[in-house]
Amino acid sequence: MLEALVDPVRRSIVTQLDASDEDIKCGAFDIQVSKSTATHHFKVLREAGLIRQHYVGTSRMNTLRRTEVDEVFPGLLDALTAHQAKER
Amino acid sequence: MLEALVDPVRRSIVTQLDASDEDIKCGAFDIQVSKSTATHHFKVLREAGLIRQHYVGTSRMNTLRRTEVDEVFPGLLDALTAHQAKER
DNA sequence: ATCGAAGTTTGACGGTTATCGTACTTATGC
DNA sequence: GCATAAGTACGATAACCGTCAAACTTCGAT
Repeated sequence: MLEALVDPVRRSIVTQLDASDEDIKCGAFDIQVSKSTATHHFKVLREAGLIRQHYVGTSRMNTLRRTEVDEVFPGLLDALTAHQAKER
Repeated sequence: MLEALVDPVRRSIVTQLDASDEDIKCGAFDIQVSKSTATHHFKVLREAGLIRQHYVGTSRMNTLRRTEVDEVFPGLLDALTAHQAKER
């Protein structure tokens, strides 16, 4: 899980999800990588238990598993987003 | 800093330091890598700002920079050690 | 039925990084 | 002084990981 959060692209995905109050589809994230690379990152995040995905038509929606993550790693997401916010 | 904490050996070093109330010299850690590899990890941790080092004779003592780390990344170390403790 | 939009899969490439052994430095103890 | 102990420096090697392009699948719209 920590390993999933090391990559800056994946961190960006997580913080964008955390900042939004709605699910976000894969193609709608603000990331500068190719589609195939994006797919790879979503897979890593999913297998790490950080996000959940479900299809809506051809789009795959992403949900942050906030409470579940907080359960196994209390404080981590807060620490991350707090640090991210401070850097802006 | 997050990147420094990805490696399992370095995480182990950090948690061992956090669990101890005294500084620990490089050779006294419970890690299964060669001396030269250990030196490498200590260097990474030092440059990431996670530890501080000072010599005592021929031994190099390691100190966790607890408060400084908490300052730039509140909650991270707590989350780490809490999670580690839960896994034991 | 056909076309396009959204993702996935696969294979390849490149860079970073963890690892080790060996040789070196420095300090302590005899 | 000399030997030993504790780290460091330096290559070299191997594995991992992020990246992309290309070919493919699937769903929806026209």
